[in-house]
Amino acid sequence: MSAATNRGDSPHTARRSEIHLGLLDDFIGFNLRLAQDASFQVFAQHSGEPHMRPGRFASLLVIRNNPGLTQIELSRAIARDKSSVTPLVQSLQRDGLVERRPSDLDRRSVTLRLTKEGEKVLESLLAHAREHDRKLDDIVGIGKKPEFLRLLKKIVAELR
Amino acid sequence: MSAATNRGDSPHTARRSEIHLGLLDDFIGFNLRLAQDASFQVFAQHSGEPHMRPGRFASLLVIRNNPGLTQIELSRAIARDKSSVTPLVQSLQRDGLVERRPSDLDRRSVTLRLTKEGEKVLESLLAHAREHDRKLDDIVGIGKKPEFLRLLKKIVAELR
DNA sequence: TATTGTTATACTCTATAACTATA
DNA sequence: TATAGTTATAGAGTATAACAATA
Repeated sequence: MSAATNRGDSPHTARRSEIHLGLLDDFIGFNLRLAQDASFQVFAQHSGEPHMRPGRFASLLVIRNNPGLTQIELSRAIARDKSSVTPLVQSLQRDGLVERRPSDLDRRSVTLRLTKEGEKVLESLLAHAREHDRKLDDIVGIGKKPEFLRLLKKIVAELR
Repeated sequence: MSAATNRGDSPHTARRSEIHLGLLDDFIGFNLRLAQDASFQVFAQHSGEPHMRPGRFASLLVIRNNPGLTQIELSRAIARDKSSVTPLVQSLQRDGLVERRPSDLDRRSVTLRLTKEGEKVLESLLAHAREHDRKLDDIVGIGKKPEFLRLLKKIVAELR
């Protein structure tokens, strides 16, 4: 592929209908990014949650699956610094989705649990996620899904 | 898979070695996100560019492939508001990677081109991208790549 | 000495709105 | 009236460093 694609235009112009991405088009990494962007955009649009952010959803889920975990543990699970977790957890608490209790074993620590409301909101988010993922299943095709998932997981596991 | 996985722990504790993600584990959307995160992290770490950001790389590439395009066109190509493009382009210009010329046809417009230095930096980024993508090729397997790419593109095309 | 969580602070990325200069 | 680009401003999201309480 040539480096430049629009040299034929008049010198300082920019009239064109299409923008070209060039060789990135066949890169796995780049297409991974495009697919993930599209997937999240569509998911967030239909999630119903006005505050919906990837970090919030992931946190609710990790807390539900690991009730009583500490902020430090949460910060490791979602790969964020503890100082980033503080405002995130406070915001979830303000919205009544997460309860914070001092740990019995280590008085430095706070333990985290979902409230009833938090369970409900997470369940509704998961319902949207399931619905959204059904769309993805349809696009990928049920026969191809296991292999597709296997490759995605392999990328995460082996890319170091 | 059960909703909560660590109920057996003592009441307010959080001693656990592993954090569980639950049902998201088999969601295409979620695994897409993990794979893309891992891919970008590794790519950025080895890119050599201290200022490396996804937006910068994409902009350099779009400008090289469409020399003379305007900022508005660039903003559409990378899906950002024109007010976000202004500081981005200025930063690329400050680093000597992009040249800005007034348009001959429309005196409101600025046209963009890579400088020699910009071409060099982009070429080096592309070399890293190619090398990085070879790792991904190896992980996915050369036989599986076409189908894998096809599915990623299909997701972008059909997810609306 | 080391760790948990908070705070102060700062930097990046993004957008909206108001502005200018053109069209 | 509409569009290209800049500026002012603001809101997320993130991190580093310093700190208090506790281990």
